[in-house]
Amino acid sequence: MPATIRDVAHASGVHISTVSRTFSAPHLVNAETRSRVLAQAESLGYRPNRAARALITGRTHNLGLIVADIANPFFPPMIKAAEGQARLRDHHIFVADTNEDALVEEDLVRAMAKQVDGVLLCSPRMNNSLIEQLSREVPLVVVNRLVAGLPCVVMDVAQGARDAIAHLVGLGHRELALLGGPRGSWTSREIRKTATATARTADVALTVISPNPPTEDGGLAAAEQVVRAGASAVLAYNDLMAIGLIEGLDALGVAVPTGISVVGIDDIALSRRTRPKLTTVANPTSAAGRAAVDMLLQHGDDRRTTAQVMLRTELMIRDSTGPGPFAAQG
Amino acid sequence: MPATIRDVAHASGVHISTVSRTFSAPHLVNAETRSRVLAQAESLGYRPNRAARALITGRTHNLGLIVADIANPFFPPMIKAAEGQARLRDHHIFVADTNEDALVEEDLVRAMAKQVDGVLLCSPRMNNSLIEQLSREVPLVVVNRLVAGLPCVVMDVAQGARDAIAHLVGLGHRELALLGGPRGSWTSREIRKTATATARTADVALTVISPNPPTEDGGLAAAEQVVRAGASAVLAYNDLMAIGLIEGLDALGVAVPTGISVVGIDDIALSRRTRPKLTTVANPTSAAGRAAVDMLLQHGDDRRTTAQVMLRTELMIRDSTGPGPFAAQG
DNA sequence: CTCATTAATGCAAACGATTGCTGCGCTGTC
DNA sequence: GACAGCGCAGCAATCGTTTGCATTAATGAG
Repeated sequence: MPATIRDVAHASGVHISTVSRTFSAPHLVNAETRSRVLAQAESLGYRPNRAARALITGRTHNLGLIVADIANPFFPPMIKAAEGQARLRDHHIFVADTNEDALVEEDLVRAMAKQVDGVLLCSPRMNNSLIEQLSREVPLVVVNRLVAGLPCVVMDVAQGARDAIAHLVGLGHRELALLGGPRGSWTSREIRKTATATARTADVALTVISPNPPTEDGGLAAAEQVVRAGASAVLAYNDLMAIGLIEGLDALGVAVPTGISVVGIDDIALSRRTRPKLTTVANPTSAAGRAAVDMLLQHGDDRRTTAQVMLRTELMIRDSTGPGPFAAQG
Repeated sequence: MPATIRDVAHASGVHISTVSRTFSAPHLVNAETRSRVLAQAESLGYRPNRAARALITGRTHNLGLIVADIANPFFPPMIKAAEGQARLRDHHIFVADTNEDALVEEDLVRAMAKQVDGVLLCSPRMNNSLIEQLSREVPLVVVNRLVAGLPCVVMDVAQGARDAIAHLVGLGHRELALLGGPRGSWTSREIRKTATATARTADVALTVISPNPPTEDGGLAAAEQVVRAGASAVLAYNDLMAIGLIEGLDALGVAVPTGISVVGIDDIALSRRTRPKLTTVANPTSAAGRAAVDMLLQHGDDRRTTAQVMLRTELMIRDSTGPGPFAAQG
């Protein structure tokens, strides 16, 4: 039913190859012919069939985007940015959600492999060797994890963790807790490493509570452990957990920030709307989405760009952090 | 590089058509041959090329999903549910975001038309005649709008609006305001119609403030008009606007719910985390996503199913609504 | 006037699969 | 013993494009 290249060719009295060239190599066809073909194509509503084109060119003009959980507000801005950037470059995006499951993740990459020119792997839960193996089956750009030899886009989580801890220590906290994220998360490991080192340097105690589901419920469930650990300030793997934690602490009769200070990570929209407003480390998710698409597309132009991009984070100080037990008297 | 059907055929010493049938019509091939082919396919890592298959069968096993704004927390749960349901039925989903723009929307449908078996049009901003026209180019299921003759999935917004207004009137409010949504939104029009009728029946005043961007900023910006209208209770087009409105009222020195009561619509996750917690009309977005996928897929089996599904909503009474000026004395 | 050069187009072989038809060998029936 | 019927596999056309090569006509140089 829809018009094919043959219909257009017939309607404009030329061979299909001329029609094809009208679109893919206009300089090879006579201006007059070209405009005739264009007119017919327009009036027939012709649109090249991408599947057919992909078959021969090997490029589908589709990208895959895999996230751990699309309902986690961290991701939508990134997806949106990626999708916009892709559209700018005449590509479409398949979005898939792994439910935080490494096996589903692997399946999805494989399932997508043949119908996309590359995959954006966001916050993968697989291990590195599997990622490397998959990267041999389909071009990959990894977001939120550093994998040697692969193009990656990451946030400078180490700096973020340092800033957050410095902020807390500066406020007079000397018993800190870290709420880790899910198993398999590179970001969670990095935060932990940096936090541990920073705490040691600053000579403050750090209790690590990990792993946890990266959700409000995960934070809520950890409230009791936080209290038991005797910490006066907590750094959470993400804002969702921080918000859940605040709620959990509230239920235990501990107020934030007067009783315990809480710092989140991500700066999701929600973190500005809660009471208290959340102190958090802002991550440039939109920029990450755009950068990842760009890398994938230029990677496709067979330059072996394995560049690793690290984006700056920023500590947003709001109302969930306050003076600790060792605060300097004002 | 990746194995094709030909490689498998060669490796197992049969014709490619036998390999093809091994997958698409197993009963037509001898059990022994089949297992040999399967073994070779497995060891070569063969996966049928969907583009090639689509070319001849006309079915891509891909679906399009178009939303107004993926960063609006209303959508991700729906996308997630749709994606899961699609995967269950061996389909993948292209997600696209229109930025609330009807023109972009039209473009996207057309761009997707050839590479998908159908499109889920969620909360469209186009007008009905354009939607009908597009539905002739590609199977469509419309979500959050009723279009005659087309398969649709909608929430029972009328009931939701009635419940919300009944709740407010019951609390003793007699001066209501309605914060409408964006231009082109069917839901917004329905809410307005129902709210107007319900208010008239209940003999209470209703000031309509519309259209507004369906975002926190949209709600925030409308705060002043709400106050000027002298309303003691407000029904907002969605939770985001309700939350923005509460913030705006707060800035004007009006407390919620003591000064003004606010009801949202959607019951996004966020609405349980704000202070005050938001009274809102819950929409079954996940169910809508699944239902829409099912309709699209069975619609594809050429039964002219133009069924219209209406899903029940539920008023969640929380803390943003309280007694109005005409409340019965307790 | 001839011949090389160039611009514009046509021709046909791919790309990787599906599918109606044909062909083959075997079984079982009359 | 001939033949219908069946199970299984091969053959080849086809889907809608792209693209290297061949062909044609027109142009310019010598």
